[in-house]
Amino acid sequence: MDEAEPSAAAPLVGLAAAILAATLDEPRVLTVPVAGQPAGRGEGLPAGPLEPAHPTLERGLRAWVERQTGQSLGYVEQLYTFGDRDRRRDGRDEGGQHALSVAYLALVREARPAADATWQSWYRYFPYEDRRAGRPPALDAVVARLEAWAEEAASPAEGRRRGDRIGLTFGAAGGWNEERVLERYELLFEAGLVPEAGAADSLAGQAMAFDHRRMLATALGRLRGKIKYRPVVFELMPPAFTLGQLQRVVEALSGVLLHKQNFRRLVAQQGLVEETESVTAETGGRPARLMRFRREVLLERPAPGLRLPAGRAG
Amino acid sequence: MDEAEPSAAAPLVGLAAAILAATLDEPRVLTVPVAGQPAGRGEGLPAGPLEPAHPTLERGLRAWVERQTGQSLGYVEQLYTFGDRDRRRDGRDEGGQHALSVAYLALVREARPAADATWQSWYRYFPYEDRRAGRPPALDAVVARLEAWAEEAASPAEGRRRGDRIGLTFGAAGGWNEERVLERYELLFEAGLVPEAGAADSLAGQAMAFDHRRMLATALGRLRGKIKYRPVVFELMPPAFTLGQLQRVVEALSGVLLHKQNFRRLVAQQGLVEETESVTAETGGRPARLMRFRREVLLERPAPGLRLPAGRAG
DNA sequence: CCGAGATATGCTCATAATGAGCATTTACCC
DNA sequence: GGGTAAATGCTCATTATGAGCATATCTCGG
Repeated sequence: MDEAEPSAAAPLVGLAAAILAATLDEPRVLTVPVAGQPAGRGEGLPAGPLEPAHPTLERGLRAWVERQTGQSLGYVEQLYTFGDRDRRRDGRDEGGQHALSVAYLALVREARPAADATWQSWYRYFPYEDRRAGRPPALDAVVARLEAWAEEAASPAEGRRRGDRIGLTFGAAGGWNEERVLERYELLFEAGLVPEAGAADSLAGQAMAFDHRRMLATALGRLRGKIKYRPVVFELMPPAFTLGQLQRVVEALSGVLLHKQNFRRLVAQQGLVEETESVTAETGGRPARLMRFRREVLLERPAPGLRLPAGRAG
Repeated sequence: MDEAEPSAAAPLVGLAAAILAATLDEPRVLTVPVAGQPAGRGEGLPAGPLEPAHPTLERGLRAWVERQTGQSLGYVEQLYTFGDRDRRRDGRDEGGQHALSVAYLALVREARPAADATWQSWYRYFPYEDRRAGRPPALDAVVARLEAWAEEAASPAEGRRRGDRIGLTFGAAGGWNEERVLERYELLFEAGLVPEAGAADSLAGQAMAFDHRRMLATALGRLRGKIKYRPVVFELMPPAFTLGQLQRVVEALSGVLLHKQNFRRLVAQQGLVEETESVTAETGGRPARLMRFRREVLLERPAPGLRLPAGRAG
């Protein structure tokens, strides 16, 4: 995987994938066990080194993912390249070779776990990101710890800066912005509140191997932003679905609830979907019409997406 | 620079920067001469290999830029990591080592060229991206060539796909989306209409060394998108400026004209700026009040930016 | 000093987009 | 048949947008 042994002064380049899906109204990420990690950090993302045989970065990534999880990828998008020394905190700055990791976001429909790979809810790693049931109770403890960290800053100015960042990312100021997943994680990291940064407990969610949780945070933030201006949600949906299902997936991804009638009005007037002839025998209630994604929308609108409102509702 | 000689199977990692500024109402990019390139491709972005002495990717980038151009960078953001085989067309796929390039976007206020570095207008490289004076005449020839390329597709289906992409990116369908700079460049590249892809002429703008024009396209697209939801324009502005200057800079970046009164209403109601006491003796016309960026807006709004309208006006 | 030309600013107005609800329909379960 | 659960259809008040009209102030050429 990444963090392999040095062989020369040339950098090592790893590839890693945050593979996301949404099944049963719960957002999922595909994880694999990682050996040789500290306790509580044995979960990771599918990953492996870039090899000379790989024709491109993305092809190399697909190869690693299929080998490790049996999952073949559809939609793939590069996220970010993480440098090692940004990532490590163990002070290994003596000028050795670098180890980079190019992280990708992948969206898949079916969850077909293979080998030791397992699908986990996102919110296992970021419990405070799920606000579908209102403000998560875990949040209070987290924010309290963050505020203590702000208090103990070296200077008052630094303390104020920390306080501002807490307010900005965790919502005291201007409400909750669901896209700031990475900023929230980084704040927790800097405050030493996650095991990846040396914390003893996992107050703020399950830890991961290496810097994989940072990559996952990057992926979630990117996806949450992108559904607003690109019809990427449909990469996660089956070919036919009801508007209710679509809404629940969007809510699962964004972590906030939406006003039902307005949601369907939005989807309809954006021309994102079209009716099929069939309906479903849902769980309870009136049967819903099955819809399908209208590909033509890509040619009609400059930025077709589901611009979610800032607010929330039932 | 990148594309250096192979030394092992380990990948080579390069760093490159698209350093952008806006002076005299014209958007600029800092370029350096690149030796050993084909004719017409002697211009490039500041770049250099990642070295073991570099503490982080970004610090390495800053070091290279200062060494090559004397410019110190303020705002820096990672753009994308380009893999070599995605980049090259010379068929060197025999399984050698990889050469990657991590590209960055940097925004600076003052243009202080040093050594051989020079500031050039963006639109030297992408003439068809500047619509401030209306639809650029160069565009017709470009689109005509693209359409010819679509015609000569192997299959009708592929031809239709190409036609759709042309319409989508160059505006036949759904109007002009100023953010799709990269998609437009890639289309031209695929169609073989740029020197980087083997074209003899530079019908679609000045070429650059390596894949630097692709990086620049990525940078422009990112910036054009980002000004809409983050107050990054102010990284390009002096401490005090008039609303007219701000508007002209935004227009220069986005390449489209905006309705003046609505622009100032937007800026005002978003709370992005505050008045200073002073006014300017402009070129002609009534003196304008000098404004400054209101940093506090970062704490107040979730996504403070200048969401430009789709349309344009005088 | 006057009028033209060039901006900067203030305001108005029609239309579209949003945020919240109310009211009906149509299944399924007792 | 009555109750519960969704899915749908519509309405309404509030904002946000896109376009203009009207004024205010400078500079410049006569």
